[in-house]
Amino acid sequence: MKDPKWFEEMEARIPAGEVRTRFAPSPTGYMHVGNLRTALYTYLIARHGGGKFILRIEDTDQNRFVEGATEVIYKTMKECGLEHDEGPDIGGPVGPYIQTERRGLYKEYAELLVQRGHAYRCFCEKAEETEEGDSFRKEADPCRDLSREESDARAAAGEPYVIRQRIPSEGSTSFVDEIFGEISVDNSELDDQVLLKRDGLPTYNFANVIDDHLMGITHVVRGNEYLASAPKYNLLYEGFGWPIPKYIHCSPVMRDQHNKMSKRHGDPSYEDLIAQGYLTDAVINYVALLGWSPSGEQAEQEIFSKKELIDAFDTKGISKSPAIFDIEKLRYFNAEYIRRLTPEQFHAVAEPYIRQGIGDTDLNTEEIAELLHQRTEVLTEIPEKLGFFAVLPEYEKELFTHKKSKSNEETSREILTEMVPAFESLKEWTPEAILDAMKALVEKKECKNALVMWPVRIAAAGQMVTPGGAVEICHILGKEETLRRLKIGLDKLQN
RNA sequence: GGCCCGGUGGUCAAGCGGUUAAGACACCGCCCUUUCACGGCGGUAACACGAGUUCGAUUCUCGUCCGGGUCACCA
Repeated sequence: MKDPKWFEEMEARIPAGEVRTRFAPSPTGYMHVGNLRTALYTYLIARHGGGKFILRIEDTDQNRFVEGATEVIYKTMKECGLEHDEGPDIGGPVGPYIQTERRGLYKEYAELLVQRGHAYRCFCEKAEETEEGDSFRKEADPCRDLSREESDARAAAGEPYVIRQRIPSEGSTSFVDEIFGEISVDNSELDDQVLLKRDGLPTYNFANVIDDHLMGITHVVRGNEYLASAPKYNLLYEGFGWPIPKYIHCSPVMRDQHNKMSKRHGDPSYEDLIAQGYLTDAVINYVALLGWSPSGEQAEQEIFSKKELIDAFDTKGISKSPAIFDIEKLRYFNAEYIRRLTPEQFHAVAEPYIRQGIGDTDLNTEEIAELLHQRTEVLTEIPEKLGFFAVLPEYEKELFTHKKSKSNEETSREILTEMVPAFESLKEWTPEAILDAMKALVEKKECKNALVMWPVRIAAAGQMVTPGGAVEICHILGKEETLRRLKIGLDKLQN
């Protein structure tokens, strides 16, 4: 075991006087929506307090190692604008930031705790499931009361052991959570959890306490599945004589009333959502409001930039109850964010989808983007809206009948009969010219716009619903193609 | 099952003892209109239940019910 000086040096590295939070994911290869929210809240607390946001990788479970998973984390964090100030990839004053690289350290602290009597070595066989399914009983563990001498001797002889926390058998322990308040649990409910596993690696619970302290974490943000076991953490902090951080336990993000969001159930992860055509900023904004609500001036506000989120974020606004993930509402946020894009920005994000929709035609994607801009909620729905540009769909002449615009097959035939030569005589194929040509016919016929527009649009598009009206569609299609299609429509009507 | 936590419209969510119980999404209707969408206007819809405390409970207390979490050498 290290000498006291070593421990002092570890302490000396801890930055003081600033807010420090950490996001500590296990490298599983993808980012859950719940994880993303936790990361966001953690980040927001740090930035709101002008402090540091730290990334730590919790990979103490070798069985779950996933190749390349940490890269996914770096990429996602960066994409989401959750830049960390310290982490495995950029270093920092209290590294290393990957738990397996800190393995030697946990053992030292575990032994320190043994020395102080707050923990003990347990030489028992790994607890197999007993017939009752009984769990470990601290009263029943013979190792709990082993003498120091015997314990040291057996350890020195190379007998394998785990280190367990010694929980007082009497009394109760409490801790304060920032959103749930004080929570108290009888010590009899807490068992002597394993701190250091047989393989020398720490358990999650132990590594967390050690790392959070050694990294100077002031606000511990995590899922509330740890709420009931949190008192054990306090006992650990007290055992070491360390200051206790603020705890913020967040309720889970659910897929429905009964189940958490999970990959297993096929619920989308962050990267799935992006692949499904959602914008990162929209996802962030939605997730921020899923389980948190602003107060004061911004109580009614829904659209938040990252800067606004940082300013407004307050742990007091975090909800205690679980929140069900509602894709419909995300869709709304996404549509809202899309609408707020400049035409250039929208064209940039939409172009790949537009190209997918129009195939290898050389139609003007900017013009199509303009049509789509106010009508797109999710990027992936773009291609299907554009098929008619590439090829005229098969359609029935019944489409020409439309009650509201008072169109029917006969009026449509008349209109198209006049529109074809009118269009043919146009020298310039501009939206204005196209519109004027149709307006001229409206005046001549002394009818509503719709009576002319309807058949033209139907013939040009070959389908009932289209993004954009007759003018835009005809213009995008070009004169030649428009005329070809109008003639096809006319043919249908004349048979 | 023990322990911990939660329970306002379908969903998110204000509310902190006295309110006509906000707002948003979704849904419905109307208007605008060149279909759809956008935009505008309006509407349906909630305090889980039962006892207290109080002049007065969605707000406080207790119980019931319902839901979630946790009881691993997983995180």
